[in-house]
Amino acid sequence: MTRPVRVRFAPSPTGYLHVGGARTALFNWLFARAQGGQFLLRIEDTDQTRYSPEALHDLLRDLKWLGLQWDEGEGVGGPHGPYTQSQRLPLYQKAAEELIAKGAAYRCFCSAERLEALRAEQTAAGKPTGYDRRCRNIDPGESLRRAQAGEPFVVRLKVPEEGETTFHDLLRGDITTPNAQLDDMVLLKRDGFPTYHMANVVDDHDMEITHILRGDEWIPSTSRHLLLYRAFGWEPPQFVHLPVILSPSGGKLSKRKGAASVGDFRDKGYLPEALFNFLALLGWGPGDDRELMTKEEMVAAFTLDRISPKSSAFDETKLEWFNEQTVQRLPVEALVPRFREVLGKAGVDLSGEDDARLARIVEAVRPRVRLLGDFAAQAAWYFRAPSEYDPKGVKRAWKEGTSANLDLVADALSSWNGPMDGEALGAMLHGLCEKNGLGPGQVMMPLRLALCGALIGPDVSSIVAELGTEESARRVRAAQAALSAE
RNA sequence: GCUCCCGUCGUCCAGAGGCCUAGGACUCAUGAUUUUCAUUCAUGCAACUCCGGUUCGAAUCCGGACGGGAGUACCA
Repeated sequence: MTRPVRVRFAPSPTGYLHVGGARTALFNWLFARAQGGQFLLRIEDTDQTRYSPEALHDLLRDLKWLGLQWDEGEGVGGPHGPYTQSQRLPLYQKAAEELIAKGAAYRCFCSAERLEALRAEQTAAGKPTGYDRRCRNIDPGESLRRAQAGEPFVVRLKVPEEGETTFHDLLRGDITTPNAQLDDMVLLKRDGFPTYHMANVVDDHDMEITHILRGDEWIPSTSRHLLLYRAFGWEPPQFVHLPVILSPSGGKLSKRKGAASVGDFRDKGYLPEALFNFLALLGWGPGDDRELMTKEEMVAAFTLDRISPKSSAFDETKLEWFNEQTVQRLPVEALVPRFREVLGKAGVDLSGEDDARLARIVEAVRPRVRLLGDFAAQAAWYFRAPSEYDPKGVKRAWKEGTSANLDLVADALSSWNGPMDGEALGAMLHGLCEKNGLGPGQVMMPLRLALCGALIGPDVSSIVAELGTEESARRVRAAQAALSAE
């Protein structure tokens, strides 16, 4: 009775992976993992005019980047392949023939022009639009003859003219549509390709999908899908229609308003772990007050009944917070490669640096990092002496007599032969202040400025330890030369 | 136009008839910590769309209004 859960994400490779789509994929993934089931990826490329190979490539890359690895499907294979609809055409043809033979579907020879005129007429009359079923009762023999004679046609489903169709949505309960509301939808297009509806139903059945988690824009179509399942005599899967993700202003989330695709957020310096966490909490919650969760925790807590039916706004400020928190929580080793990447982009060559040192630096500066790009400003100076000094910092830290004070520091650093650690150096620097009757601010602030180029960064002593006393002394001298002249 | 879905702080998530003078988080404000910046901590601002009904009692159930969203393709 309880079949293993099988869910799928079935995108159309026509553009970038929108975060709304990513969230749909993510819920499918979470549900599969939570249930110990399978998550499949199927490519719905039945619209030849909109297909784009780059889109497909980006899609796969972005899904993997987010951590949504699929168990079956494109690039992975599996027992129900192929997983690309354009490679499954004969299946749909066969299914359509079967329906025609059963009398559940029929060929329609109406031209596009006639349908357009019909629609215009209906709209003008203020009536609901829809196919008028003119070809519905063409004699089967005649229909076949016309098809064999080469007359172009589409295949339509014979929707009952009376009664109503109800499907059950796990989130919203029963949703009923009067059949009179449904027109005879196209199953097979003139070019022999299936429509979404046809391909979707045939494939979901064929691939033994148990639960369909998809965007709620499909709600109006689901009654028709149900009719299709019935026409085939197949048991329909469970339906869960996910709410949409809105922009903060309430409309659709678009590139123009900042960012909308997974790739956009990756480029802006977000971690996949953070985006994953944030997206999961958009329309779902574990039931308690937890927000920062690992994937494992989310899998353990995930149930369908905790999904909210209401659409939610995408608040990037909160995403930023998730990112910042994720940066603090991730093991440093996971951050080091990204650190290398960011610094590399900022023109700092780290190829000669070993991971242990970078890990120390990452650890020291990560509390100041919100987006990955922040690593550049927060840490570049570890690897190259400042070439200029932040005017605001100079104004605050560089006073008359500062240079003279720094002479003491430079000398002390040059002659330092104690251990190269922050604590010892800190003690030494503070001792130096005390001995000369200087406040710590008079020494530490300008020293920081000399080392970092601005009043930023972790504890000064630890910076000296990381840089080494020799390099630190050199930077002090350089700062004196650059700033005392003014 | 017609059909459908949704409606708790600005935003996200709790709340499934009394535990709600509605809780947590982001943002913002104030304060503490910090030799810098950031972190961290504390405090504060801020919501049940409206109107009826059911009930001893409603954010929670029902109806309507209003608002937002979606569908209405030989696109998905």
